Amino acid sequence: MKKNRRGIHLIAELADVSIGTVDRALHGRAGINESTRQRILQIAQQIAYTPNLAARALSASKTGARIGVCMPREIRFFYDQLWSGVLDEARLVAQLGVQMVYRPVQTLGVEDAEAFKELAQSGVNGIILTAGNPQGLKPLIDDAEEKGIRVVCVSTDAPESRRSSIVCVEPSLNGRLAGELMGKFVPSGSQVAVVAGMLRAEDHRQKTAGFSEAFPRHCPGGKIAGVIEGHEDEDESFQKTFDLLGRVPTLAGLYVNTVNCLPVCRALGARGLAGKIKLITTDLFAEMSPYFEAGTITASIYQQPHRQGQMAVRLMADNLTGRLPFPPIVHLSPGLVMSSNLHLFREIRHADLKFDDSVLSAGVSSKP
Amino acid sequence: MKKNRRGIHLIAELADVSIGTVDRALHGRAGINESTRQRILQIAQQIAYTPNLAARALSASKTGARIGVCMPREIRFFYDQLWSGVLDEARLVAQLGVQMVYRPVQTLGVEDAEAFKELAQSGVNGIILTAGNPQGLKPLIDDAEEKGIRVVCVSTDAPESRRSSIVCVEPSLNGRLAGELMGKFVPSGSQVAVVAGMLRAEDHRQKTAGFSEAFPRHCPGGKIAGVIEGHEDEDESFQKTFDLLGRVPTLAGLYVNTVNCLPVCRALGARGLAGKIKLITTDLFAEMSPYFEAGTITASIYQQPHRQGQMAVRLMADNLTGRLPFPPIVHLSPGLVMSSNLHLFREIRHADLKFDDSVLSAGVSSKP
DNA sequence: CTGAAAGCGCTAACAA
DNA sequence: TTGTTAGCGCTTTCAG
Repeated sequence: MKKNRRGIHLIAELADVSIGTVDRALHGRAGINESTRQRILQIAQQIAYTPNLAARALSASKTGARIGVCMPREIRFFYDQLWSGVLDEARLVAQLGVQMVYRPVQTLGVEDAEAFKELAQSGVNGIILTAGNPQGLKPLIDDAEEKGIRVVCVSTDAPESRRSSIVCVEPSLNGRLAGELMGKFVPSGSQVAVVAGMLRAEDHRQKTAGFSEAFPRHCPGGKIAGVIEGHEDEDESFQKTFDLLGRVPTLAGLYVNTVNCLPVCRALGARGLAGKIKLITTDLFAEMSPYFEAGTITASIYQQPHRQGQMAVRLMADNLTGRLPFPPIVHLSPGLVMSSNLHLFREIRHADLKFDDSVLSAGVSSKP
Repeated sequence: MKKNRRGIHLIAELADVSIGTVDRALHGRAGINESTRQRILQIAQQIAYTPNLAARALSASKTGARIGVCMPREIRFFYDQLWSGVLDEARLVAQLGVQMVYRPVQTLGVEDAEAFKELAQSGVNGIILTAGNPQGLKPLIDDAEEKGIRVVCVSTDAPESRRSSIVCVEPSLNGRLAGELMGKFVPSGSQVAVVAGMLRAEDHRQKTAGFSEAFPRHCPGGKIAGVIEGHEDEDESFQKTFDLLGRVPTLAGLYVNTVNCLPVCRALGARGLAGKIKLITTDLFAEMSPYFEAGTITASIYQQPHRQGQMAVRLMADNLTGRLPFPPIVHLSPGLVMSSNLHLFREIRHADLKFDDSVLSAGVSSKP
């Protein structure tokens, strides 16, 4: 009474060996006689063997990877989207038996060391991290990697550390692209200026540097008339911009490399220069929409937060469950937002998306 | 020593029943006390239970969902990337027990009706399709949907049909974005022209229309000096562009809305106008790279083929396995390629990526 | 009404 | 070098 075998069992029966041997043959594993391997491969070929992927996934899912996530909740504009990308992808990989552990911190760089340490000790296999203060985090990251906990940075890097990978839009590229665009938007010999948050922040420094390098290359005779620091303060940003506009009446363009662009828009309005001076901003949120429509903002460099979140989870899950190696770096290309395509961005489409706390409580309560 | 249970076993443990009972509760099967069912559902809710689809597929041994794919292999530039997006995502969903069936056609719109019909009869649950000739495909699509086979169009739509969803970059948006950009690149009152493939093609018509509508809005006094049809022929494109450049010496910009931009670049070179006239192209492939670096191409509108492929598979898999409803339309925002970010695009990074036939026959994992 | 147990096809650890 | 076996999480059948 022969059973109706399938897959490797069928091959095993035909080759008169055990399924273990068949497995070794098919996967080129060590410890098998070359001649029997050939015989088995032959047979596999003949019956056009295809592995049952569901079975493979099921069997391999023994590992039951757990991924910890440590990212800020503020500023909502950007991090809401980053979280939502993470959660979206988590929904998918959850079906592969991957579990997520969320440890949000309130603000970028604040108390993230504690959160990270907690995660590292909670028995996760990998951690996705927005590295607010790289120096402080570096030893912890190195420590985790030492113990076999893979760390993937997202959006903000800890370049000196031994993290397995980084997913981000290179800040300097953000600046260079803005510079190239600006160089094409304004006439030769134009003067332009940069509005940064705080130049102490590595991110803003690099964006500014990238812009300063690229703009003159693309605008013959073009010059950077000044760099303002708004320190993420509404009034300070407005006032400094307003003053600059008075001081440099020939200004042709403005590049804002922090998310905090509304005061700049208002200053342009107050001077009656909205639409006259080319304004390139960074990131995107609903309140910017009217300024696009009015022509105040010419373009914005979009950093794809949702996608960054997705990719970080995907990378981690692929590595943990499928043993795919980490790419050392994933540099996304920034997107371009202009009035034509504005409506397609999720930030504009569901402006009132709320950060849903319920998703963040993952643990199973042990109450019966 | 409690075991590390998962899934229905976990629920069974928490509810102090057997997995059989849990199964009955979860599936609304008969033969279970209503109160225990409620208790079980309650617990399932609390631990946010999601069934392991691989296990389900394996157990039921009914192959999970099967997704058919019917897309062209030519022109490589674009469709290589589309395929690669599909294959990438297929790798993931394979682990959920989803199987793929590939039926590539050689050229867009040629013999796709046959391929589609074949797929529809092969017992797939969904078909991903690049609808080359919408009219011919419409009845087949409607028929498939009638039978419960969901159809998702990708890149090229069959808008009149009953397909469940479409993933694409709207052609008219492509044109509008190009028009807006061009309007900012050239001075007021400039004359610009459009190089299309063939205006009979809906795609090219819409791109041209979008451009023609947007450009004057963003360039006061700007005018479209002409629209050329290159019919995807190298010589014709070159000659017509060359002639145009002679005829309209004041031309300030050129928008190429077909992938076939190299002849245009050459014509600009031949007239000594490379870099003088702003050139906005469509799509991206390795041979364009030097023209970016030389400044001949100012920018290209990128249609994200890889992402389109990914999203189509993702949508289909989400629907088939998780019963998530299809969004009727997924309009991606086109990307912008300029010299600054050129290097980040996969088309440039692995220029010599080959369409690997082996992937089309699911295989045995290779030797180390 | 509920529990126990046998697989689905594959991987991996352990024996022989 | 090869065979055996214990699961992976779910469905299903057969006893209680």
